[in-house]
Amino acid sequence: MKLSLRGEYALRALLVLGLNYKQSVLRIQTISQHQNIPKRFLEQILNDLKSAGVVESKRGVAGGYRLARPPADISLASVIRHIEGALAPVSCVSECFYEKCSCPDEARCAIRSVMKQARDAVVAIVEKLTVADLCERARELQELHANPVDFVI
Amino acid sequence: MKLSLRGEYALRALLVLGLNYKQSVLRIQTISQHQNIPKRFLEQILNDLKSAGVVESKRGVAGGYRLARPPADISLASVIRHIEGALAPVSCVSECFYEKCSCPDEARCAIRSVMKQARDAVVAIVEKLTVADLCERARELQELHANPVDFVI
DNA sequence: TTAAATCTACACTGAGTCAATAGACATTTT
DNA sequence: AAAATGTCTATTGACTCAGTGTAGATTTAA
Repeated sequence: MKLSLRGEYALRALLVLGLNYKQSVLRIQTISQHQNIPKRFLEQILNDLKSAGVVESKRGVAGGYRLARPPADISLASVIRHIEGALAPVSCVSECFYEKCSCPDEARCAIRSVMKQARDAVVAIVEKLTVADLCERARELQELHANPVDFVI
Repeated sequence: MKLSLRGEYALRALLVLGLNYKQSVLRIQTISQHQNIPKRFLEQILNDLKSAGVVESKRGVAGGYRLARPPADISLASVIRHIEGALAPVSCVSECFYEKCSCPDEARCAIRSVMKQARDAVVAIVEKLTVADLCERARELQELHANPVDFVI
């Protein structure tokens, strides 16, 4: 898995929307400023996430975006797959985006077997984590920084 | 981590060279035919691996390539890093190719923390595995296919 | 010493992707 | 009606990828 800026921005935007869940919509500009993302680019990305059913929008003067589903129902894997495509390092080990590769015998390919291992490790992580986990982790990191515990005796 | 064709070809070539270790050099064409890799492209890749000290070459009519070091001393991580660059999904969690990202606070970035987890998982796999392991695995897969065990009673 | 087979080096290209940017338009509230 | 927002489509410039082209350099064998 390799994240492009597009994918990174998508996750950052979802994190902000997750922290704002159950409240009113957030304007693109607000997210853009808060997360340091080019506004017009973020427009495209949020639109894309809308077509995936991850977020929903309200138009007009008091418009903006909010999550379309509870944060705990949005897995990072589903988001990344929608924005970036395959999670696997090579497409011949991808479950959702499989493509045949040019090696002489896929079934006996040692490299494929290694790559499958790598894929499974990554998928295990991002399939389990949701936007809710992301929010929780963000709050923890915030706490940690606000009240830094001194471990030196 | 995402492998381009270049990286995949490099690993496939190293596997063949590993299986041929301690014997004479292998011609590009031999590897190219065996692994179904465009010959001219493979030339570039092997040259690149030579500059990394992974393989060495012999010129002239009976020339070709062989591994420059024992297969067990060549980790997949080092090869992939040389051909592809960072193993991490985003460069702000890369150890060898770190780059600052645009997020407001890297130390408190929840996404970064997730990405670091994914990076560590992948690195643990490819850092441990070597070309020797790849060869062993290839031989196992060969055996398995030659004498398929029937588990149905 | 010549010919053939190989590696070496560098440049080039066509297709595609990435990260935006542009501009026109639709919708909603005040 | 005006202003603030989201929607949609197209375009751009830089870059990467995967491969080709061409011209050599080196070595061995005849």
